[in-house]
Amino acid sequence: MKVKEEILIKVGDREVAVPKGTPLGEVLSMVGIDNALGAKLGDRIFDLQTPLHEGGQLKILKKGDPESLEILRHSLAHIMAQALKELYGTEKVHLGIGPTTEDGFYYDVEVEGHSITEEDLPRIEAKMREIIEKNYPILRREIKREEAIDLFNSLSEKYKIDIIERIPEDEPISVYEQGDFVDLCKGPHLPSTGKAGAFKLTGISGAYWMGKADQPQLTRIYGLAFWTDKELRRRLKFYEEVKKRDHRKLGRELDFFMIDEKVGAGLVIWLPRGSTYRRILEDYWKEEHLKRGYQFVYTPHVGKAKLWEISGHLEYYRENMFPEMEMEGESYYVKPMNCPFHISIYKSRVRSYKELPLKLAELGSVYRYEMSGVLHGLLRVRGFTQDDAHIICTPQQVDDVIKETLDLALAMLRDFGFEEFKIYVSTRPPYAIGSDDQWEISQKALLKAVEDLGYKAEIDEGGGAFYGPKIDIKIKDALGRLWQCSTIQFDFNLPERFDMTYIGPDNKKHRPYMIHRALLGSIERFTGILLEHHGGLLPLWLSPTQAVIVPIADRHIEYSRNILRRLSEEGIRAELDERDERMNAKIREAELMKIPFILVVGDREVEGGTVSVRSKRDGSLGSISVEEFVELVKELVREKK
RNA sequence: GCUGGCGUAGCUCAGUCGGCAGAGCGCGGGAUUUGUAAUCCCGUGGUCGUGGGUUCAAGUCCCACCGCCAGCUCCA
Repeated sequence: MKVKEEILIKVGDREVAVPKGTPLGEVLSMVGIDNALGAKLGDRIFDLQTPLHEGGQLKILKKGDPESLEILRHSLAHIMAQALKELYGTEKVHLGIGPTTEDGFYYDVEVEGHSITEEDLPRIEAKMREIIEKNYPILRREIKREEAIDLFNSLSEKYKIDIIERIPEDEPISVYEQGDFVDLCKGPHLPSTGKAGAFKLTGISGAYWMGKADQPQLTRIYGLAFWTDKELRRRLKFYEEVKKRDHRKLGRELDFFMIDEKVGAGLVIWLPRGSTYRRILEDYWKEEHLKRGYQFVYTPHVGKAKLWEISGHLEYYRENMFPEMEMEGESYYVKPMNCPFHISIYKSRVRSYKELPLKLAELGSVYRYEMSGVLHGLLRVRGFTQDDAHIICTPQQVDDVIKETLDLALAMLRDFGFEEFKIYVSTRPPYAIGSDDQWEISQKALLKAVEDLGYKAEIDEGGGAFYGPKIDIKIKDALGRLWQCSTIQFDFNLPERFDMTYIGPDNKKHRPYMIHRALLGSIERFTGILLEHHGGLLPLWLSPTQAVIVPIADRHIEYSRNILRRLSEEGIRAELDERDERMNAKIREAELMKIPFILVVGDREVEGGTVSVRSKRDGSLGSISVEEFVELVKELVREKK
């Protein structure tokens, strides 16, 4: 008889040698651990029943450990599947996949003869609680491929058969059973259904089988899951906060923007107040770029087909472009990108190395066809303005150019109140154009810039575009969500396609490097993120109205007008509320509009030449002189607070 | 684009079984002159998303389209 191979398992500082294939639970009881739910070995989480085939250091997972949630959520997905089968009939419910998510789980299912709606969720939840109540043991079993196919055929689980067929021949096939429910699953799972924690089904949606549009669409049922009710409630509260800060709601409440279905889906109309904010943002953006040697250009919104042919957009980007327009026998396209125009500017004359790096910047409005289902407020639209620029430089300049650009991006994002960033560098994908040298030089420049600025780059190996590597900056907002804004991208493709050259010191033609970059991304998306980040209360320097003057009675209006004049002279955006309303109503409205300062003016103020200042952020600041207020505002604006 | 849900006054929303289209806010007029989040009175406001159909009768039932929402997929 063959002696079973042994593996060495480390738990804390203890070591045990066990036969290969010993279940985790047995190993743990050997070392006297009886309250674990599972353990992490390498990257994989094992439950107690899963046999270990490799040795290594175990990280014990107990109830309450963040990583043990994985086990809980997996099991809740099964419990939900069991509930569905009991409610709608085993043979009617076809299960897809049921993985865990960041804060819960989902299961993709097809229910014959019934389309599940939100209204069904309470029933499903109740059934799930019943299953938890019954505390079925959850049993793991490894079975042969043929047996698995027979089993799931008999259960009319067509999608499970599909999965089995994709499992490599040498991998074991495991199933988990609880009561009379059985599911194909790798695990990990709880020892029994009664161990499940707090959960709530939150919604449903459609999802394609295997994520492919040509496959049938299943119903995805989402749930949240945590060990305790408290954590679950905290998560629900977070979603409430997200809802409250929704930029679409804020955009309407603050009169920032609108989207009119008569105009078209995904086409944003900026209202006066939003436009004031945008003007300030754009002025700031231009100033920051001027300081760094950018030159501004304006380019058309449409271009001839030939241009898009040379750029390759018609070949590779057509499905994202608005359709062709014909005129005088020529066809034109609305621009989805600004690059070809900036390249035209570059190529308008012979360029010397002495004028490089050339930095051409434009707040360029582009139009892209997006599927109707993906449009979302300001975050996903069909017409938007990129804060775009193309930097054309020599290979020697690449390091400095990248560093300066990354620095500019971070400095601007900080001025808007973002503090935390994640920086991703994406490197050469398997299929790529450009020479090894080009990739080498540019990837190094990207990594060096990130490092020099004191950040650690997350490397997305092979994640670059075929035409060059890139840096993406993701910003963390006040709720901890990550958003991608800045992108700094090398392009080895367009300089070739457009045959861009410069004359070097050797009096010969050379191919320049081109960097495409957008730092805020698009004004629209950035504004959406900014509104949500600040919950609508924008930093003072960006507020369309910085102060509202509220006279208590008509006799204070004249004095109020003087104040308004004085503030306007200082460039402070102030308004005077002269309406025949009570002071309280005016204050309320200004508060709802999230105006940073309310200046109440009555007899006392007129007499003392002061204003009574009420700050949105800090509450009452008492009565101060008008000049003091001017200084306060100027100081805050200067500091971008 | 796909799946599911939704679309009623400028906004938020009610409208039962198919039987006269409603409220609050807003907006207009008037009264009121007030000390830190809604003064009172009167008035105004609708092709019930659009177009068809069923019916004596459609906001309500059916079909198509448009738009919105949650996702899938995709992305600045």
